[in-house]
Amino acid sequence: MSATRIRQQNLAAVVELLHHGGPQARAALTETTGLNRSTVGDLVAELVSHRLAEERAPDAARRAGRPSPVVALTSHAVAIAANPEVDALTVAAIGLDRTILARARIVWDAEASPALTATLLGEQVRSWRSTLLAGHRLVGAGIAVPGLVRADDGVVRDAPHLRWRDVPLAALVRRETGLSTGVGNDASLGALAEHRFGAARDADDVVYLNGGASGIGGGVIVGGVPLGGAGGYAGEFGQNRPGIEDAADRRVPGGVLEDEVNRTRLLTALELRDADDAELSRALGAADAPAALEEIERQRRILATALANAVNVLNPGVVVLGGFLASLAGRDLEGLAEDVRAQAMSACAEGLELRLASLADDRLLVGAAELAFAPVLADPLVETTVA
Amino acid sequence: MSATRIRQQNLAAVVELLHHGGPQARAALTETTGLNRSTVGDLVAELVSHRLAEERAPDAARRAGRPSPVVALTSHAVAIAANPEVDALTVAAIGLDRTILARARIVWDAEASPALTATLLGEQVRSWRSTLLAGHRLVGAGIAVPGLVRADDGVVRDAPHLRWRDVPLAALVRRETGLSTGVGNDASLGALAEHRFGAARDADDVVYLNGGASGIGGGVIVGGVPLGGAGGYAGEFGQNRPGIEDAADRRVPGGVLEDEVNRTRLLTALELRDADDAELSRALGAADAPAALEEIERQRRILATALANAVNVLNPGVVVLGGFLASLAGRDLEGLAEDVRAQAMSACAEGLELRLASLADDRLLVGAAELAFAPVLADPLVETTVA
DNA sequence: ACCAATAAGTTGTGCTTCACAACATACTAC
DNA sequence: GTAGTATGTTGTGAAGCACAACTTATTGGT
Repeated sequence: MSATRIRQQNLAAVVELLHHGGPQARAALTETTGLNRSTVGDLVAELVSHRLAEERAPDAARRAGRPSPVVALTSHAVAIAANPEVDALTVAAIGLDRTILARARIVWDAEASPALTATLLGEQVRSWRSTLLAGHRLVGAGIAVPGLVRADDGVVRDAPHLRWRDVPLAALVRRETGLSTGVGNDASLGALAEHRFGAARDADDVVYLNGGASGIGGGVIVGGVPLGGAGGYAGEFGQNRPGIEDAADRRVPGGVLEDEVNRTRLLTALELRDADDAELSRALGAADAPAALEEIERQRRILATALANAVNVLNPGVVVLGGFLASLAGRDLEGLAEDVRAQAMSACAEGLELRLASLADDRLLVGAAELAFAPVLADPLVETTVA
Repeated sequence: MSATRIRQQNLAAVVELLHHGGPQARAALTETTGLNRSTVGDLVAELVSHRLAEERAPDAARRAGRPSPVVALTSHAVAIAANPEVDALTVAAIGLDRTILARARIVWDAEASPALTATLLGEQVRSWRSTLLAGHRLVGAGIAVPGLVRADDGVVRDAPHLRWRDVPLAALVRRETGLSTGVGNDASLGALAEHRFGAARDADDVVYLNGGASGIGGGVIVGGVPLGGAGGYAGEFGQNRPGIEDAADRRVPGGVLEDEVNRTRLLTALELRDADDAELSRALGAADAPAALEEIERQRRILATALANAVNVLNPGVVVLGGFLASLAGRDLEGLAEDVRAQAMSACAEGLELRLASLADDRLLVGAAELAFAPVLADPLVETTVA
């Protein structure tokens, strides 16, 4: 810890507070950082001079005393966020103030190859650079991939849905875009997004489970920090084997959670062919056929055990459910919470809250952008653009 | 981050390196901290002046250049570590250099009440203070309790073995000893000890499972930091419900891991009455009766599934097994590791190592002492003694 | 309309701590 | 014995923050 790093840390603390907590009075920053007024004033001035922040007229204060100017981050620093899926590549440009400056959905018919992904991203970035993003500063790219990702070098180990294996995606994208690029698992980035800006904003220990068409993904926040693990693969709840008390509840011998708690099975039981999550939620709410109700209850039983296992080990304050798991739980969220508490250690389940995910479609892009913003949040004055 | 805290952090970094890594050359400290030679020299001098460290003659170096003095922590700063069990209270005085200066085992016949525990601890501390520990500085007490402990205020929520419920143990001990006191779950502190000084010294992501007479306890290290969770109750693997593929393997309907993987069942199958872990290990190695072998294999199957679940979620680099689980696994550690890998996601299990716990009897006391040393490691010049 | 109270911005000084450079020291190897 | 090397030691300088004194802007009471 050298004398120069102290500045870096303090600037980072201010930027992080603004990024997480949104615009706020300079006096509030003084309060929460514990730094001196004069120091905070200086820090903010430096951020303003680098166009990372702005000072605005004070809010209509109802307090005595001199009003404190409101400090807000700008959208000058921009991250490129991307999310490749089977049918399309979604790209967005997101400012440090979390405004979405641009967004594109590029549908692909042919196979979604990593090279194509990188090329399309490169083109999109070039196009935006000269138009919408002229004058902005691109700080990096973040990509949310539905699959296993090695955190340190951004290699996609296995994304079955996309049929990618051992793809050095970060390197490919860096070459095409000239941006320093981070790659992460989609569910882990969803967890990060829900923690920072969504349903679990107030909790520092969070378990997030997302039910997708292809399986169940998860992410964990521990003490406010994303849980990575030794290789960065942590959070694979979908491959767990939870206890199934009644053998008749088992559908797949030797199967895992996502074989049993499964979107397709749910659709079949509801006699639906194709449905998005909103339709599925409606159908679940309206279901009354005995076979459908039985399947719903079966999946809820197994999910409750899986959640209880997670709660015993991680003792989260909040569990967030997204995708079809939100639909499944939404029928009776408190009832599911009770089932979880009944199977978890009482102390671990004390004060546990189950919540539905709240960030809708932007979740993955917001999470991916966080990946790109990480260096800026750690050291706001770094120059990150690579090429 | 103020100018005064920077000193604190640098001193803490040096003390932590020495505490973790043992005595080492001052030049090594310079290297790993990245600080300037002159700064490190100054930091060490300050630690020496506070009697926290000593400088010794350089090791017989076989390198060119001026030899660098070896810096070592002293035993001047001392923690009181305690571990109440059904039959006895174990107490030790442990130096910051991890030497065990004193140790006592106080057997109790009557019920082990929290008040008695505090009183006995107070007496022991007073007695040692005037004799063995004269001239030393007591920095605090740490207590490893077999049960659920609320981390922030040191209240024992439930220790079934001791029949303690909602006991404000930290407060009681603080009153009797005059020491600032931390309380933790025994398995969590065991995990911490194995991570810092034992079998998982080299790993930053660790799962530790300990098999005791009364159940299975666990602790998790994530990114080098103990996993606490929202209430500090994390790591209760024993209450999990792992999948049991063959219904015939289930012994307790609706039961949990520690009902199925269980020391008593193992002893029964081996036709042993009473045995310590060493005897149990021997018996397990020698077992050849079909019924015994079948029970051993049954428990190993269920344990493997439970470990695979943990590996999927936490992606640890090392899993450490202690107590009777070490005995159970020790028969064929690599075989068990294979079974775990077969059920976990391949990437999560990549490079996973299963190891046996290595700190023997001192593990819990060492872990408890770490609890007491935490304030010193965070701020070496702090004055911690309370009364 | 004015004045006290309050809260926060602004400015200048001083202290702490570290980095750096120049020099001194102790050891290896030839 | 001398060259080479790595490290300790000492003194100077700069960065960054705290603090105090002062200034500014608002509320609320008279």
